[in-house]
Amino acid sequence: MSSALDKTNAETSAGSGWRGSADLWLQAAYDTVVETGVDAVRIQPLAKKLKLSRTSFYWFFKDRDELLNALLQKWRDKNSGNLVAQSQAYAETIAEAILNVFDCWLNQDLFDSQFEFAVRSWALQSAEVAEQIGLADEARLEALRQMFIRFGYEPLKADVRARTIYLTQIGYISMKSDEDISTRLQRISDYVEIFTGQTPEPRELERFYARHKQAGDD
Amino acid sequence: MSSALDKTNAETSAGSGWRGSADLWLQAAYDTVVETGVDAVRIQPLAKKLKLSRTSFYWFFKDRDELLNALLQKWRDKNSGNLVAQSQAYAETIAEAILNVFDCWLNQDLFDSQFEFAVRSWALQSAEVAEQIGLADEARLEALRQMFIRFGYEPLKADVRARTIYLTQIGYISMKSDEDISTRLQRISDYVEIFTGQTPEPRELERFYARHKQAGDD
DNA sequence: GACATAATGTACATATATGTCAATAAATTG
DNA sequence: CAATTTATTGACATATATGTACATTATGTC
Repeated sequence: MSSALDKTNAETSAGSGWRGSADLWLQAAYDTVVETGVDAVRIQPLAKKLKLSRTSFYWFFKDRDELLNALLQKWRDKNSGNLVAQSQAYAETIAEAILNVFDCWLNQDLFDSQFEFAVRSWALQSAEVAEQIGLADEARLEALRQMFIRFGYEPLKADVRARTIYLTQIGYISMKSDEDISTRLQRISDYVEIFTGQTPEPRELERFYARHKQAGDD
Repeated sequence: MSSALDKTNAETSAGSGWRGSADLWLQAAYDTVVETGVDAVRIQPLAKKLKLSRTSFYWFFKDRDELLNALLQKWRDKNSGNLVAQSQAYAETIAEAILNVFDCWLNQDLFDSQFEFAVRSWALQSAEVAEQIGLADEARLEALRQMFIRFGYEPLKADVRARTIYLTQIGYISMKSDEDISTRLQRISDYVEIFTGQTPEPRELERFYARHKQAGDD
């Protein structure tokens, strides 16, 4: 689907001497979609930003559509994989398991919220994107459901709790509130309690705080 | 701000003899924004849909921006008012209070989810819209917080629970899942339990079901 | 340093959008 | 029915985007 990217796969990020590259255009597209939405992802403005002739774009991509496909691929690679992995990570209690999932919400390397929001908005004007999101939601919800089942919740209860935890985060993304990490950490314990129905152990929280209080998880 | 709409306020929806009206253009804009997003709200396509000359538009609105402002106004009028009202409605228990709020999620007359999603996506490319949404979120969250406080939850707990209930719905909107009412009704009891921390009384649920099981609240 | 290849740039053809102006037509009112 | 207001239209000027063809330049290699 996106064979254009393979073309320069090897010397992609290295200083290859040339100014442009498929990856450079894709990166510019990513910056733009995250900041302003898909509609702002247009060759001409992108070229201006990169200080390249706009027609130069067509050496790397067949057309705008191919760029957009590459962008969607990038989203799939990043966001869906990590969330499912975190919900399957080892944990002794359901509280600990949920805190593993929370890692995604606090660590941009695990889950790119802004990108997620941009792609969800994009779905409004693209049936294909809407379908991809549907698949992602299904897979993520199922992973969370299994997590609750693993800790003894009965299927229907597990389903509702999985939804609550997932929907809360999707909602949070949509609010784009700019709280700092410490404000969010304050609420963590209460969220765990609501999501599991039981109070988390102090040592479980300590382990979580330790992971996030240090710098560098930005 | 939107004085163009007042112009034909009186004979707006009635058959005034003329083909077009500010309201007709606004309605077409609404349909489009809900279906495809703001970027699709363009005079030319709208005119085509209405089978009117596109320049006719400028008799009712100064420019595209004025139409967009009217659209935003329409959103404010509809969505924010009802949610706050429902969270303040009379209730004997917290469970009943929450079920009052749930009315919004099941009744399109009280809360237009599709419109809400479209406007939130719109915020990506408009600082003004983003600000309006920020204000709306704040007001809605505060109303929900007060609801929990009214039933004896301490401020910090009330805050987290208010967030959970609101974020869950905003997340739900973003998933645009097409479940039918009965599927959603099944989960209601469990949601109430998660959101309040206690099991709802059967009679509380009965009252709620009675409100929604009949046709006509679509 | 000649050569192929990778990348850039200019010119062209086209599409779609915006908004103004002046000419017209349709409804309402006196 | 004439006058007036309200609405519709086509022509014009402009802006911004897309993609193709062809000429040009840069880069690394033999």
